[in-house]
Amino acid sequence: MTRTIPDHSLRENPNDAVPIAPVGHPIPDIVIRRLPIYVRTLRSLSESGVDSVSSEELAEQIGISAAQIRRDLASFGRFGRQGKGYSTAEVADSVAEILHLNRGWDVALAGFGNIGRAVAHHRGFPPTFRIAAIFDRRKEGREEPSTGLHILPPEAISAEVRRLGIELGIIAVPAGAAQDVADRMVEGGVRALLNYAPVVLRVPDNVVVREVDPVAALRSMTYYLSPAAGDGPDAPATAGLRAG
Amino acid sequence: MTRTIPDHSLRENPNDAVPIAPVGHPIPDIVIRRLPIYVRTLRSLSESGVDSVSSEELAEQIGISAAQIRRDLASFGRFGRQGKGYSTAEVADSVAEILHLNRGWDVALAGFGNIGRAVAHHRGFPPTFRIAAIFDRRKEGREEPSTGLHILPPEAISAEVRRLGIELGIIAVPAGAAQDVADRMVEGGVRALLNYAPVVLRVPDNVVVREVDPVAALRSMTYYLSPAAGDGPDAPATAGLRAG
DNA sequence: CGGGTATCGTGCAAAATTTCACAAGCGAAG
DNA sequence: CTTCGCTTGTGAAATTTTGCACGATACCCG
Repeated sequence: MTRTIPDHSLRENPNDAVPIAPVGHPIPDIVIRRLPIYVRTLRSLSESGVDSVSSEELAEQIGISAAQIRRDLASFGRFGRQGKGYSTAEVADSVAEILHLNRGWDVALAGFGNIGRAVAHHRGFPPTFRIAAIFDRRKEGREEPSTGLHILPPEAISAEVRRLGIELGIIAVPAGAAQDVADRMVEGGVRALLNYAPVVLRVPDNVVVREVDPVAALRSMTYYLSPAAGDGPDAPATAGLRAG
Repeated sequence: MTRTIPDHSLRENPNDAVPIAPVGHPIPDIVIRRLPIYVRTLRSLSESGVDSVSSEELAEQIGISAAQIRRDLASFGRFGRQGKGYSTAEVADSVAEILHLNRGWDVALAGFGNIGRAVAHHRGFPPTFRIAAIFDRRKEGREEPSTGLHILPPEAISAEVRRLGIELGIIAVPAGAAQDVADRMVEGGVRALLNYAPVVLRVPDNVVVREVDPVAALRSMTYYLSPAAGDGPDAPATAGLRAG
């Protein structure tokens, strides 16, 4: 769940040629999962012409406490300037680099049904993520229109993924096929899986998995809603930023 | 984040007409978010002809510790039988009832682009969840093929959602429009939002939000991968069941 | 150039969550 | 009817995560 971080320090801080980077310190996964939100928000601010923000302002915008933001960022080095706040552009870039987003990533997509197609056409993936291979048993031989990629059968996953050096996989096949597909991807060298199938994947310890499960999310939210249709409002609870 | 639970006790335990249900005890949201996994897994087992499981077996299958499963379930009552384990069918039904899944839920869908369409055609939503209204500025006036629903403009959200008594909303519009759509839904009485847009929604305290953000998930996973393309394997970490 | 203000980074405390470990209960077997 | 083995439910401990509070420091303004 955590790992030792390499020296992803922030670049030149005025007086701090080598910022105190807590190298060798393991960062909890829960912190890592928040980093993309920081990147996204800081970039958005930067593009809006905002050059710097305080942790307080950022907190307001993201819905997390300011202390937590400060602590999260501080675990990678000294990103802020006292009295001033954080430089939106610089910190966005630095955190993106920590996440290894300063390069392109080829992704293997398994499943080209409703979900798989939506994923393939998703505008939010590029430029960092690029679908480089598509697999689907039923659509074998067809071509994906926009990229011209040949759709291959599941049996080809392992070899193709290895040939292309792909480390990221997206699983968008039916639940029954998900584990098999995951196994093939892992066998081919994939070390991170985004799983849309409603099953818990069993993978080796050195493979990361994130679940995308809208149905589970809906099913958990109904807990907070009135038990029966037509009922008046209850005394529900809130839920802040949590689930990814 | 938590709430007081009503008396969702388990039905007739042999000698325990009224199982000790910790009524009035607030259940952490993190527990609630795990419940759908239990329901899904137990149902799957039940359908496979497995009538009972121990917490240990369940843990193995789900990738959570047995103690945690026992504690999660025990927070709602006494679901297990010592020496025997949990009855798959019974506990699945009970937890489903706790989540208010023993009724149908109408859902409002905003956005009918790639994601919205995939959501609308998703086989996993029914029978519990039924898309009952669709909104999209650009597709106003058109009809959704399978259900015949008229697509309405965002301005109609509040009134239509109120008219239909809808409490659940799915936001699948571009980031820039998400907050506006969320506001309209909340104004119409929606109290739970599934958000596909890459922004943190600001909602009143009595509204629950869950984020579905595959891009953020990918961006967080790359942290654990080699920084540069073509590099050899690193010393990565694992990640168990966490993000939803 | 010096005082005042804002904001970070962080030790420490608190809260939340998970794990341990075991008494108690249930069912099966003899 | 008693014994034995398995598995729950749960206090208590451990661990993780968050929040508080404040010293330190950078910037701004006069």
